[in-house]
Amino acid sequence: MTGSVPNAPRIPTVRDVAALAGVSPMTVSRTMSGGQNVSAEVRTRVHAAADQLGYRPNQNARNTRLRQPTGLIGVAVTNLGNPYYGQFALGIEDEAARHNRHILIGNSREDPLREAELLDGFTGRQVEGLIVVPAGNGLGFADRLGSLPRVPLVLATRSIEGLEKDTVLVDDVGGAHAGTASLIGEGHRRIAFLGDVDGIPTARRRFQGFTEALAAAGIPFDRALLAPVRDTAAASVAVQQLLGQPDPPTAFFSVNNRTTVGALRALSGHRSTTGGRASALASFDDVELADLLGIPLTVMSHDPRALGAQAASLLFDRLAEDRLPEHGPARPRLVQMPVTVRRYPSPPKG
Amino acid sequence: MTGSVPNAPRIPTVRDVAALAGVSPMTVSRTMSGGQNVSAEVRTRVHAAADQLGYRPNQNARNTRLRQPTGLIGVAVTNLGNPYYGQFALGIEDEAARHNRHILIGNSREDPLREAELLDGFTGRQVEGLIVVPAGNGLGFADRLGSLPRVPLVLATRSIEGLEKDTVLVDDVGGAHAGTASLIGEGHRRIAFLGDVDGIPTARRRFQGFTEALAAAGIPFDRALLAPVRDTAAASVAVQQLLGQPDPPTAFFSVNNRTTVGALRALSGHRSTTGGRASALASFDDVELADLLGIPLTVMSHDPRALGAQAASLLFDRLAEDRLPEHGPARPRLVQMPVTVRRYPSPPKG
DNA sequence: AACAGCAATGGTAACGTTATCAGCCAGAGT
DNA sequence: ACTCTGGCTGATAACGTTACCATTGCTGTT
Repeated sequence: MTGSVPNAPRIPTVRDVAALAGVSPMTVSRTMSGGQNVSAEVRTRVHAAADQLGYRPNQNARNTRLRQPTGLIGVAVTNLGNPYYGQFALGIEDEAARHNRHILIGNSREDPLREAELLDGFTGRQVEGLIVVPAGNGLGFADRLGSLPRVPLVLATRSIEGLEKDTVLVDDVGGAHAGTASLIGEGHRRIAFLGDVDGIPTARRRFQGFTEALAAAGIPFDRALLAPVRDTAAASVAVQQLLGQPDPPTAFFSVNNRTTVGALRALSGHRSTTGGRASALASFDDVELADLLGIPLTVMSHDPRALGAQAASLLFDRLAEDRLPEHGPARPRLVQMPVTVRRYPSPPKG
Repeated sequence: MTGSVPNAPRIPTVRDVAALAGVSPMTVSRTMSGGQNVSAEVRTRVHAAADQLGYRPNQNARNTRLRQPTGLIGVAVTNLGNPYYGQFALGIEDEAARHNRHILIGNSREDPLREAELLDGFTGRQVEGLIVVPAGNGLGFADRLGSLPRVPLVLATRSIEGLEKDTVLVDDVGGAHAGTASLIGEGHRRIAFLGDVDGIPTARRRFQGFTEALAAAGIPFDRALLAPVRDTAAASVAVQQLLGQPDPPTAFFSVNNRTTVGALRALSGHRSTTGGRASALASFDDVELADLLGIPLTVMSHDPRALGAQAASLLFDRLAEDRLPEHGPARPRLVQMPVTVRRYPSPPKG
């Protein structure tokens, strides 16, 4: 890791361009950054030399000299392969592009160690700010954060208890409540919950909304209907098992798009083998094509791209404020993104 | 954009740590990078001071001084919101993490101007290499490339005619040929093609495989069955129109996951309203849940994550080679990722 | 006792960039 | 002829870092 590259072709610098154009490095610098106070003749000569050598100003050296921010934003997500976080990253990228910033992205794989590595790397590269989806349950995050530098940090999707930072969440509790209420309104009483409630905080919040809706309707929750699954395959197996029980649930609440896909596979298979009345499914997160399967489906839908854009927006607000701290730092902000409940097939009008 | 930040809290440097620990900056530097030849007593004092100030070595300054590479890889994709490119990015990230690199990611939105901006920004930030999915049809890319620096470049998913660079492609022609042959084997003769053949090169290559398979079976292609669609909504409309024709196609070839989703919506709706025999669909790219819809489906499947990993792998090979150019630069490599054809429901055994 | 060898530490300079200041020269105003 | 202005150019130093060399003081050998 240490030591310079022996045979790498040298990248041209201001000095190389200056020598070729027959001027001083200073004149090259001036020409490259606007060309104020440079004669037209010299300007063209410098540009020609720069083009010939393929010269690009070294932004890193530039930032060092100017004590300027780097224009970099660090983003750490838990699973880049999940389409959800693709949309999320897209929202951030849009907003970052608008503010003329680039994004450094990293995948923590829900691993706090990898997350710490990432944040270390980001800060070492002098990012101006961080947007983080905390890995796992976020335990210990605040401790690790203690050693982070003072760049602005926005938490997305998951909050950290006791950590006062700008945060963007989905209205998990309200959305889950509304979705569950919709199932109850259709007459369901035995509703299973698919999701690992002890894992990530998001699942816990959705479970909270779920139980609140049950309680509001006076329905006790049978703990036997709680399936602590975390991925597609496990969700599929759990649904099959639950349907095989003596007193099976008539509906399922699925905690995210991964478990929903698993549940849909199981329900689809079950319907075709038994021919019985299809069990209903309520899904937190949209899943493409799910509405075509003929399974009674309630979707608690939200927009990950908007969430990403919102997170970036909070971050840039904070950066702007740091530049003009007239009133001292503002208190951390918490934004909840709205959740919409939809029903497939659409309920009859009236 | 120019000018330093007035009120930003100063970020601690080696000098600050040195002053606090009562040693020279040099000793701090040594301590932070391994601690060779530093007494245990001083080492602990320096670490304490660094922790107290929240000091992080400035990687940018470090790289400048060491003439070391930055550990950054630039990645430009055309649509970060497409789950396909999420998986692709994941593959790159995996491989980059293995090589201890970070990735700068940008979304070109199929816009060559934005793409050029991105690549400029990346190279200005001294990335060690670039992985690019060329925007649009790639026309003019080589010209823009002329002004790029000499860092290694890997093209992914789409190649640029006349540009000799490391490239990773999907076996579009072979895959499309095999998928089409599968439809023909099931007895289909009138097969529509959903995809904009004049747009991105990938679509053109898949169309080539499609027509080759038809030709091999002695089936002429009716140009009326070519629907130049680029997104989900347009694909859906096109399928409806084609099915409404006097002599409708019995099968559809869909050029990518976006058009497949549109086609599935249309076919699903058509089947439920007419009750007739369902038209078959061959889809280039996997689509989650598509196999559950009860529509005869042939999938030409490939692994975007593996593709990303392969692209990154080529890049790191090239970087390693640049370090030890014993035999001069190797010729550009072209890797074709394999395509697997699957049938849903599975064909009977035997 | 003299000296080599080595560990620990610091001074200096350089990476590529640009802010700052100083110098030069042409043309305008007196 | 003289300053004065303002456009153009370059020398110097500094951003935060570390390679390189010099210096100090210690141990172990002869």
